[in-house]
Amino acid sequence: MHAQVTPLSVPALREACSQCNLRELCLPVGLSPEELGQLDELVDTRRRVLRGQHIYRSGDPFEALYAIKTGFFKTDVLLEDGRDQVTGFQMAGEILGLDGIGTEKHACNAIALEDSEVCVIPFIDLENYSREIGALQHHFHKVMSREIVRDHGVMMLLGIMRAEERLAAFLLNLSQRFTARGYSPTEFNLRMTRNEIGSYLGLKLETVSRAFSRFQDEGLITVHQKHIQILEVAGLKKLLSERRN
Amino acid sequence: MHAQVTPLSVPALREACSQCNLRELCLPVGLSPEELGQLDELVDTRRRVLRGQHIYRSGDPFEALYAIKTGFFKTDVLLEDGRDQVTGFQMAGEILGLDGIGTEKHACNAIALEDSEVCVIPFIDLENYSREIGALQHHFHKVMSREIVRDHGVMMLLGIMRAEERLAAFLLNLSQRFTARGYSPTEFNLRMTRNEIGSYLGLKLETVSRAFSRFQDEGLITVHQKHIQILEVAGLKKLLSERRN
DNA sequence: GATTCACGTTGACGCAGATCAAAGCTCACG
DNA sequence: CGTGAGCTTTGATCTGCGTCAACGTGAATC
Repeated sequence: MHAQVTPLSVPALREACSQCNLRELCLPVGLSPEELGQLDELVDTRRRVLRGQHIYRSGDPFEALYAIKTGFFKTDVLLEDGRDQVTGFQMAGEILGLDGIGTEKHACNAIALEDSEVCVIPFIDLENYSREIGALQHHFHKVMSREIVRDHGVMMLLGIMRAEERLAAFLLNLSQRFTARGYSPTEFNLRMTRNEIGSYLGLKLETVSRAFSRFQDEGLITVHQKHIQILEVAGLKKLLSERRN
Repeated sequence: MHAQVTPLSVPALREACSQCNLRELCLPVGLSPEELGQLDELVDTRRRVLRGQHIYRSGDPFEALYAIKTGFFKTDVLLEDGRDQVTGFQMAGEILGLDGIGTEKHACNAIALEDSEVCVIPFIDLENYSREIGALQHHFHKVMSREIVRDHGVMMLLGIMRAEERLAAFLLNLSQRFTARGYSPTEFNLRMTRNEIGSYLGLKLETVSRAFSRFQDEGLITVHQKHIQILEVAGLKKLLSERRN
């Protein structure tokens, strides 16, 4: 079904989680060393996904979750009439595929925005292991819960914030996630287009572009194409809290 | 902390789930009769919640999930600046509190829109039981996953639909959920105000009111205050699919 | 049955962001 | 190194919904 996706050779996979430098961010959080060893068997393959390729598509049968080892993804949903919306951007250590559990079919498309690598976690195995390893079970529940809370945050974005607030919140969120991964909080490259940002934020690409320009004029950030430098974190945060009404 | 909430006497609780007529909608879905019997111990109390009362508030420590036995709720989130947004409306058989698992604190407020009754499910017990009962574990995962998918649907609403589409989608969603509970698909009373509908849909109450009036003028529905009758389901559905572009 | 209060409806007007249009920038490819 | 394609920026104009304001309505209370 996904012929374009290349599985890695099995030998490379032993000690998948226990040696992974993302284990403090990803599913293994909170496990003891022995439990971590058990988890190595949970990840049965890794897959390389080239930029533009799907890991799964809306409607595909759900079988596994995907932990992002390296790279950057977006998820989106298509309406019958052709309109679509980006529902999230995911980076290393985050889990893709949670949308498929409920109906046994994926409810969105997951697309690599750069060449990436994911760990395939067959869901049935995850459920089995989490019956044995309480810490895994609990952490998995936390991951799902946080996804729900994150979505509520996006609903707030879309429901009550104005364009510039949305973009400021978006940049601050990216900054924080890059920080957690050891990258610069203030300087990074966007992996997505203005159109994709707009789709995520419920705005048109022109509006996103104008907001970037406005932030730059005000000295809050510098923008060179996809390269963003945040000059005044506080200024962006102020945009979110200070509200005329 | 919630002094206003009245726990029911314990004797009333034995056989909580196994006798509940919501067991086909709620957490016990897919359990065998014996497993169902085990579940009866999971629900340790029920609570009456009067209209306007909270089951929990944002920031409260997370300890339990709440299965709605009767009644109707909303969840909302407040921003520091006073703006707030309704993140969902919940009815019998649905689970409240999933937002608290990730951080051990509730991330929103849950408020009864009519006098209601909820089953209290201590989360630690749920995790314990679901380690023993695979079907419970799996169904709980489905419940969480569906919540994520539902939220994505709301994101689509807020991100790309126009006012009348949002309201049509809202009415159709209510209709479908009432149907699943054995009520009329075409005639029901709204438990929430125009303001609350607007907050959920990212619209102002005036816009909601105008859209209701417009639907009525077009013969799609009749509106008498909170009483709604859907005259043309197909007409509402058409609003969603037919899109000028 | 008069009073009140929360909620809802309707109209007039304004504005944030959409839409339409044109031009610039960057990079891949022959 | 010239060409083209995709992405981005910027300007001009339009419009759906927000805002403000006034009035209507039904249910509760006395």
